[in-house]
Amino acid sequence: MKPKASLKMIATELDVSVSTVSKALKDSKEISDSTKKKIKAFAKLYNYKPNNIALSLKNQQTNNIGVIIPEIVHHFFTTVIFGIEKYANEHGYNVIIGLSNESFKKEVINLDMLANGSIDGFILSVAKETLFNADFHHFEETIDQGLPIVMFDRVLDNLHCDTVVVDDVKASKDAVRCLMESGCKKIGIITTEDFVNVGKKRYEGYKAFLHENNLPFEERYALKVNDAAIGQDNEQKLETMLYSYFRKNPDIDGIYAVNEFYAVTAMKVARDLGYAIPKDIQFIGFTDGVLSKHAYPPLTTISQPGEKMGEKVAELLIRRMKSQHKGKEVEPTRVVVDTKIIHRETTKA
Amino acid sequence: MKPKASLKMIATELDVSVSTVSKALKDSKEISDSTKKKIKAFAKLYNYKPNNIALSLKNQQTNNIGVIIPEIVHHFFTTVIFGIEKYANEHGYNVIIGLSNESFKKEVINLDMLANGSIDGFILSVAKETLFNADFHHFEETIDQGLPIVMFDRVLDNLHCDTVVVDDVKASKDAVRCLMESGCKKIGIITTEDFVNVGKKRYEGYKAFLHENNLPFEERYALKVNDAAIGQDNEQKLETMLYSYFRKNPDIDGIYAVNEFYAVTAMKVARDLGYAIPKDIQFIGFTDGVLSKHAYPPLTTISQPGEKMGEKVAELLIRRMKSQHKGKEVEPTRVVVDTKIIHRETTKA
DNA sequence: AGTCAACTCGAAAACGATTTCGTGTTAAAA
DNA sequence: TTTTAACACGAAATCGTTTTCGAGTTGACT
Repeated sequence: MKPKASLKMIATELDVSVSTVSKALKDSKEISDSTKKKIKAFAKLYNYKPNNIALSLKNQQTNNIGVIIPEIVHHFFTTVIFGIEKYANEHGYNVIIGLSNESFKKEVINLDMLANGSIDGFILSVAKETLFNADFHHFEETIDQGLPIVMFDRVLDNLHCDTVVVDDVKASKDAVRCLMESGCKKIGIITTEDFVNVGKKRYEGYKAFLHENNLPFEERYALKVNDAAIGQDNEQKLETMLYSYFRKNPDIDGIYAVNEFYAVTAMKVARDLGYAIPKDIQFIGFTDGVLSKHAYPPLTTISQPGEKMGEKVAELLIRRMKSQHKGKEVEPTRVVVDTKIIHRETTKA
Repeated sequence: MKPKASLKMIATELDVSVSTVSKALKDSKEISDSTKKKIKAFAKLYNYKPNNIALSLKNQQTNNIGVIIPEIVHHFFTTVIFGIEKYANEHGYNVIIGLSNESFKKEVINLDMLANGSIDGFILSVAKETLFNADFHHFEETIDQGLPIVMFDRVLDNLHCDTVVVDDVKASKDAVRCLMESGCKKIGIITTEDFVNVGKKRYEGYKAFLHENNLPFEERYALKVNDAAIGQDNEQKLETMLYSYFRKNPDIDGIYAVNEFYAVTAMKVARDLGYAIPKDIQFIGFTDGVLSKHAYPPLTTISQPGEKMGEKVAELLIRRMKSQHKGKEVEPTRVVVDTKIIHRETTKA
């Protein structure tokens, strides 16, 4: 194990001062060519790399971005991370991942663990429990401490931070329109409970479209899943909910599900109940992931551009950090990215 | 925006010395109760948190773990990250993610970006291109610099580092046995090219089992996919390869695929070609993910315990870092975790 | 009254790097 | 010969924290 090289080590070894070494390595013209050569050669030999921690302390910036997301085993979030990491790396930043597991407490802990100098800014998507509690003081505090936050997907308004979202209402209308144009007369929705704001908005878009187009709506058409209790792990409960849903709504011929997991699970139950897809009942899901692509039949979905969202959110954060460093204060930006429909085989049109 | 609190700031404000503040906050008995109270109250008011960067510099340890993986939009890797993050967080460590995207160059860059003081140790799974190049000097160098590495899944032998793997040969034999016991007579394999060492080992297990059980084997039974060219994105090529594979091997009645992506794609092609699953042809995949669970029909798979592997790999790294900090040198450990078969509907038995 | 311990606290070094501001040497200009 | 500028380098502060060591004050005990 080699001794790790530092400026001091090089300095004593070469019998010059630390400042000389530092300057030589940065090609300062204060230093003569001969000593520069000597120092550089020695540094290369010992594979010297400036210590990042020391630099962070000196410069008061770490070049680290903290990303806190509700789940990691999740197609959409990983595509976003992919975009973030790509943009961040290209701009000299590292990405530290924190997982809230949809828990308020873990979200707070993660924020605290990182908000003590480890990072220069946060990117995050709010945990469901936090949305449910409607307690956002931890966000306000970290912003108040001078750490910028950029939120995506599950964002909060009324917070001094940039956001990157899709237009959930519009995308929902598109989805339901797709179903309508494929011949559906009675369209149901599988969504989350209202405290999940994206679920709520998608539900609103759904209802609005039905109303605008004189399509029938009844409360029983909507299944609001409380997956605080469920989660991907015990899909058993979800299935039983779906069985009773289909029995209550034998007349439904189109289903809009606010995520692909709900969609494929609903399809499974429907097939079990004897429905043919898309002949008897058609499906469209939100968020295009592996599930949709490889479902049977392949699921028509609203595609959210996760990677692009990731890049955008990283760009916003880095921009904000830069300008904050210069003392400028930028007004919060809201970026809305476009969704598009991917037509596959669960819809006729 | 509040001024960020530091020891110095508290000290000048309260007209005591920095050392007094530091000690008071740590409840040192050197400090009188009255000043302790005063200082603590002030610190709380200003929400003082010790600056992690300064601590890292002082203690020569960052409490950060660097994780470098080939892909993030990937079920298995994310489950591993989940396990890592869980264990790391419980033990006071943060996780920095680096993505190699299967590229040698990006792997080296990521290693370099982090190996300059940002982290205390690495967890990684080797990029395919690196395996192909068979150039591992960057790993050797970082280990030589005193940064411990723990590898999982795609690991390297002959490197001074701990590893966490599954017994690919044994798992493969189990898989083929499952097919055999379900009545398959001619069993094919969809695998990677040999430079991907796990692919190679799984292929070896497959051949060994056939041989041990007097089952037929011919070269044409094996499709070795070079997905340096393919990747999840253009599955088009994979499909064409599969079409020609099935046409060359009309007699095959069982297929073992070394990952779930190959498996479901093969199933899709097979269905297209008129095979009924599992009546005409049976399938088993490696690595249980969302794809397998929601494929049609649901895919029988070998399940790798990603989360457990993540926890284990984090445990090994933290143990190694601790003992290295104490100056002890531990011998490399190799942990083999068990796989198990999850019987679903692509096999008869 | 003198000694000594117990209490409180502060000064300073250390981690590794950057940067400002000297300072001494040399060579050119007056 | 003296002034001055260019050149080459070093000392020291700084970032925020911890920790060792020393020092001053107080009280008790001989």
